[in-house]
Amino acid sequence: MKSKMKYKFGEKIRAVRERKGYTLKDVAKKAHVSESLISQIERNKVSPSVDNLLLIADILDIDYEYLFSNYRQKRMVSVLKSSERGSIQKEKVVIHQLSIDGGSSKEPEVEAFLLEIKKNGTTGDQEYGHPGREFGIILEGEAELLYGNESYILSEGDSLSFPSDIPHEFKNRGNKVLKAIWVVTPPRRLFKN
Amino acid sequence: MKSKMKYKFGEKIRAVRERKGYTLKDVAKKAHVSESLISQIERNKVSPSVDNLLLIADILDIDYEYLFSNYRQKRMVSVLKSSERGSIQKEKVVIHQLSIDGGSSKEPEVEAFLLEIKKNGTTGDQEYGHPGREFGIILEGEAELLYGNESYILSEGDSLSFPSDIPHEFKNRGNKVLKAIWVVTPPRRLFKN
DNA sequence: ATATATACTTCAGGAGATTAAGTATATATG
DNA sequence: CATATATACTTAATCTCCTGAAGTATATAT
Repeated sequence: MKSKMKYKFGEKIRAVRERKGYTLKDVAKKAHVSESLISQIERNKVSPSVDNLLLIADILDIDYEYLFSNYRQKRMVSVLKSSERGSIQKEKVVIHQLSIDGGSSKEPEVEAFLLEIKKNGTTGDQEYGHPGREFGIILEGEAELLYGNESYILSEGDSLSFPSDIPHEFKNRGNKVLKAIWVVTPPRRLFKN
Repeated sequence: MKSKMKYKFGEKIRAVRERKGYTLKDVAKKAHVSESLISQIERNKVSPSVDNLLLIADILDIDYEYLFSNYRQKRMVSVLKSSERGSIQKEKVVIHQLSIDGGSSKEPEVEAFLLEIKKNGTTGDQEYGHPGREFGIILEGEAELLYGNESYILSEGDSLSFPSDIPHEFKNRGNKVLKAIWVVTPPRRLFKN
């Protein structure tokens, strides 16, 4: 009688394996682990190490996102009215909040802002790299993205997307105000609400 | 000399923990595991069990998606010029592509669209639920989101965010064209490019 | 100098994951 | 029918994760 285990995905792995017509041995061989380990994992007898789980997921072509999908349960719509949104004012930059945490304690997977950058303004002196991914679209104005040692010029209507883990800086290089929508995943939680 | 470990996320956990000002002891106590385990995980000395990893990720409010992100990642900026973007035309709906896959074979974690919905138009007859999360902001017009059996009314400037796994439908309920930016994670790959 | 406190690391031993060998059941084959 | 082969599950030994206590490091106080 153990079952201290909390997150069970054994059934999912088994289902996929069987649908693909693999045997325990097949998977075990490819993953360089024992047949019995696969058996126990599929029956939720053990909580495998992350290494082994990813290995097995890889072999069966299972997105781990799917394995954990019943673990992340956030089923709320969070609406933020334009009149209620917060903003952070800096010298040349205004960041308007566009997303809020859902009601539950769980966090949303995206966070969005409306960026307004005045002439010669910038989001930060080569902001430190951080995890995740960013997406942006230029609503008005001319922008330059400095990314590592590369530079990208963007005009109205252009959109872009990149991993955030390389230092980056977003600048207004035109004469009018630069407006852009910015979406970050995972959330950085600039607004606590 | 062990180091059979393949996927290292220790640094990420440590970085987040420190940014949040938690000590090893704080996290250990909340997760009901030992301080030394946290220390070893953060220094990649062990590959923790899935149970423990999820527990710790929860406490630090880290999306596991992020922990595994260099496992499925790419590091390219992909820019899409407004003149080059594709669009899907339906009777009352136009979907303009705002993001593209990076050069590498790995997929980006977000996909973005500019939605234009004509009077009385809708994105789909209660579109089937699918995994992930969506974020939207209304640029122009009046909208209604049907979500499960709930309904949300949205006006210009309002933004919203919700998990996609419940059937949902997005409708124009005003007299002019509804324009909205829509971000989906993970990508649905409407545009193949 | 010594004490006290906080944050983290190391190490030996115990708990739990993983292996190798053995059991069980089914289907085939001569 | 015997026995051979294939798949999945169990058991006992082994290895890795994990714990608890002791140790290092740095800071602040007395």
